[in-house]
Amino acid sequence: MREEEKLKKFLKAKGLKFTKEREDIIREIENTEGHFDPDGLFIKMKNRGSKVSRASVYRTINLLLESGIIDVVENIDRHKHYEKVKDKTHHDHMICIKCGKVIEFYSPTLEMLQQELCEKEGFTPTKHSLEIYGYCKQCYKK
Amino acid sequence: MREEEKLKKFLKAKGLKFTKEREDIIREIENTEGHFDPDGLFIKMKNRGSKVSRASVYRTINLLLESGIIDVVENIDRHKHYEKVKDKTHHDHMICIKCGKVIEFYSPTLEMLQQELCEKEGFTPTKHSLEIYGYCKQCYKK
DNA sequence: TGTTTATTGAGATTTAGTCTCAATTTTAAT
DNA sequence: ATTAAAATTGAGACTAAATCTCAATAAACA
Repeated sequence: MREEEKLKKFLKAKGLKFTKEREDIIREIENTEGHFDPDGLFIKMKNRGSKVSRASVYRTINLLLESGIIDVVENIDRHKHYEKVKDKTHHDHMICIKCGKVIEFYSPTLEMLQQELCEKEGFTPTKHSLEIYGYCKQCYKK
Repeated sequence: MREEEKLKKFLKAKGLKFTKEREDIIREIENTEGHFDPDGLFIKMKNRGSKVSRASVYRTINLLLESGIIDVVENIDRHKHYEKVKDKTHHDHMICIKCGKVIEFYSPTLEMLQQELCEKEGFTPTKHSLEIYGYCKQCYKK
């Protein structure tokens, strides 16, 4: 099901309304790849001519969170980043603890090694989550 | 090793100073059970007569985070809570999604590989968290 | 179509956390 | 012990993500 349909269903179940603004926002998110943050989304929409307000973007994002359509990726420096739940095809994260930058990476070697480690323990993996915290190139210099 | 010693070691390695204020703060944390938040810690210290400033409490907590002496427990309502990191050596987790069993494991190869991946991205890691979800031997049979 | 109720925008507000900077303290070398 | 260099401190100003206010507006549904 498309995100828009999921949202409509959720709103109806809660007696809330599917407004032009919410439609605008959910569509923007549907067309967004990877991570996003509320303010960035707002700026992007504003630049492309949308009249939606910052308050509505924040309010709608909270509804999307509540309905499970999006999820928090990271919460650093009081700055939240989100991603669509269906976007959770596998990748791992390096997260800068200074600026909040998120580097996504994928390593087949790492995947294979984990597989081996699991076999050694008689464990059958279905998914995993690796988050490496530290400093990105720019922040480490300072 | 006591938290205070770990902090001294960390500061020395970074060319930073072990001040009266930092000593005061780390001792307060050593005597704190469970989780704490910066502002609460500051109030508690102030009430017992400490002259340490709110800014120093926040600054020291960031150093303790960076050094791995404490860790973020929860981040709710833009309000961070911390706790002392248990005196365990680093390990990762395999978690059974059927029975909840947690297998702790440690792989030097995995640690090295992560280091390499970080270098490739110009990233300087401070800590990481790997959690593999799946089925343990007993649960997989069924 | 009309009535009810949720939602909106603009900007004010909140507040955890950070920054400024002159004065002070630590550290290490002498 | 003295001293020089560098880090740290406190007080309060400042920042910025997120929330709130409230009159005007729009969705939902009979």
